[in-house]
Amino acid sequence: MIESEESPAVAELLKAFSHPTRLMILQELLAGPKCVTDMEDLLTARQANISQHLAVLRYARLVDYAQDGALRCYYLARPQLVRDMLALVGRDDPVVKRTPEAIKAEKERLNKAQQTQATHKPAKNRGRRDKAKR
Amino acid sequence: MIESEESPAVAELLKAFSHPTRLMILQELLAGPKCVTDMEDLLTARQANISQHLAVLRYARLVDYAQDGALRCYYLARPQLVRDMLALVGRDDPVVKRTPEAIKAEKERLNKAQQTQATHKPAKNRGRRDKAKR
DNA sequence: TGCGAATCTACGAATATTCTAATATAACGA
DNA sequence: TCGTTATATTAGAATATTCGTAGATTCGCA
Repeated sequence: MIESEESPAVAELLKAFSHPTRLMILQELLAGPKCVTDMEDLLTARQANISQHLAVLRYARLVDYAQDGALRCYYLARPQLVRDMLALVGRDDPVVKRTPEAIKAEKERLNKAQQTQATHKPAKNRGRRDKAKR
Repeated sequence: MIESEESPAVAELLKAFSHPTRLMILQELLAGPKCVTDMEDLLTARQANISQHLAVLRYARLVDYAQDGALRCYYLARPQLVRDMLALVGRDDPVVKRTPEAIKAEKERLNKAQQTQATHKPAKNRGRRDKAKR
């Protein structure tokens, strides 16, 4: 359950993932630590650009680096998160299609459950739609 | 394993998730189908804006709708994907910190494993760094 | 100390995203 | 048909992202 106050932070994290080059970087790092030059060979992009993307990933706390002389060896700061994310988006989920009838039925069902439980606002109809029914 | 040709498509999908309002919409839809007006009540955003975000989600095949008279009941087209994504980003993963020594050790290990397996390019060092050592 | 390699940052142009206001469209009921 | 409700689309301004070029930084070494 994501609270509305934290939803911007979550969106930020997802944004860090949302770029082809950054995705490739994360995938490379899944295989083991790499320095920027390694990535340059692997990733049709200029060094400066890779550095910029790494800065984004660092800010999102997805990667970090260990300095080794002149080299910076980047590694995944949250490897399990990255692994699961790549698996999730690589997955091929079935797309469901629902009929208006099925939807209506589900709404009824939800309404009923909500009323018996009396959680939160029963909210039969409010706002604009109240006026509509006058 | 995400191939580089599909990484733009994957990035697109992630971008669809990467907005606070869209995240909230998806979360609401997890509880059941809703029409735009329902969301308007729930989501401090104007109707036009919600419609725009729904268009993005529709294009990403994350949602679809069933028409019910003048209403459009939106629902999740890939509920499991959305459920798993929200769980994943809501999760609190430990952030690992690694020393230069540990990194160096891992690189050695990976190199060794790679050589015995003789997968792909052994790639001791190439490109710019070859010249460097001359 | 000075050089070259590895990497980062600053800046600006091109492009994309987001939001609002206004308008368009579609369905329903009187 | 007309008015009203629900929703979508358009247009434009504000903002953010992306990428290249150029110039800084930092490190190890001769």
